[in-house]
Amino acid sequence: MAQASPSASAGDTKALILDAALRRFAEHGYDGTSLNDIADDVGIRRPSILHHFPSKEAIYRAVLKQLVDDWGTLVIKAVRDPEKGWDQIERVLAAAFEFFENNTEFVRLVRREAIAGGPFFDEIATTLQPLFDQAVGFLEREMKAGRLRKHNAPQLLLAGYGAILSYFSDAPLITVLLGSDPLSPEALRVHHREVVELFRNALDPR
Amino acid sequence: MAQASPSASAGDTKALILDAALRRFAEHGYDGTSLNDIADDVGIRRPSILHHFPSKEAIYRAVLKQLVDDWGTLVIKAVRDPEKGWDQIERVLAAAFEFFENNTEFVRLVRREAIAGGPFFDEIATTLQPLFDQAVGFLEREMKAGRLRKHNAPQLLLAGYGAILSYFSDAPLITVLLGSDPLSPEALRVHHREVVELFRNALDPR
DNA sequence: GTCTATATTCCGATAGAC
DNA sequence: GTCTATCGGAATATAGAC
Repeated sequence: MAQASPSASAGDTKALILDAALRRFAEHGYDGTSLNDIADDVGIRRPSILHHFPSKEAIYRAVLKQLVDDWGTLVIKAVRDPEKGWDQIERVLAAAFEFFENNTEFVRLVRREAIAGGPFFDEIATTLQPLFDQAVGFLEREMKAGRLRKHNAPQLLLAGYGAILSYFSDAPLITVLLGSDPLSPEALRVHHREVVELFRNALDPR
Repeated sequence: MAQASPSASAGDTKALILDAALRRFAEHGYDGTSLNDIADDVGIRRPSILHHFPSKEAIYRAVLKQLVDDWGTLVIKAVRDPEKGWDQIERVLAAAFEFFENNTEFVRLVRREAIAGGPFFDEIATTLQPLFDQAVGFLEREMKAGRLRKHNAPQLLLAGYGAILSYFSDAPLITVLLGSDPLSPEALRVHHREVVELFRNALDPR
């Protein structure tokens, strides 16, 4: 029986290391995470970590690869059998929200990379670049066909990227600003609805 | 004659340290920056840094305080003699864009704090919180008066926060996605116009 | 596969000469 | 005010026993 969650709960030490490393790297960044931190979470000693991975950098790379692969899989599923116009956008938004909700570490890690170029910035950037181009292409096609109102497609996409990702990546700050948990199911529902409405106002010609 | 820029170009070593530290902390984070890095940029040795500041943490705190003070000053100026409805929003947006354009390090530093809680997360959060409440109050008042279309004000504000800040904080990634410099005057003009239009579609009842 | 012990390097911070 | 020299500690990584 396969495990749906990216984490493992028993047996495979390698998976336990990746799971602990993901949480640590997302929370404290690459420089702010030591092999001792990861080893403590797993419940083993530092050198035992390096029996499974050749270096700290290799662990980080493996964590990143797993996340980007998961994201790529989701995107492929989301753009299969595409709808036209606004319906497709709502579909992709819903898929993205669900993914981010279940992978908040992904968002924070990618954001850390985006800000400054972590150790493997180029890898992430070149992976995301074709997905971005594909989305821009879709938007421009639908605008030209009159199924979406005309806008600067790349800029609109970047605005959406920022609005959605920030809500997850900056959850600690937003918790203070709102005075309540922004990641509760109720709060996420409200945020989702508001973002959809914001872009529907700009894009939906109906 | 006073110096308008936050940086110094000669003489005052303390200011040179702050200037170098700001750039290093914004680019590589607190953990990713060593006193040697800063000292190298200034052109002195590591212990000389600690003649001007008692510790690395004190330098970070000083950098942060200067940025938050600058931001507070801008906000105070921007909300003086407020306009009504959409005009005021456009005014504040223009002021914010100009500030971020001239203080890209501010954006990246605040974002690092927002993601995980840097060393002084609480300070930043409690400083920004009343500004957030003030903005929410304005939006809700204007919506009630019919000068703005009704929305979930906090959520809309968070969406705007994310859309605008991400463009600056994630400039390294966006450079790859767009294939051109997102911080060029021309690109900033386009981005500014698109963000204004996005929110005008949602808010302006005219 | 996990451990103890250790090599090496870098860190922040201090002491004291000039 | 800046320097060299050094302390104490933590980091990654390796060697080798079990």
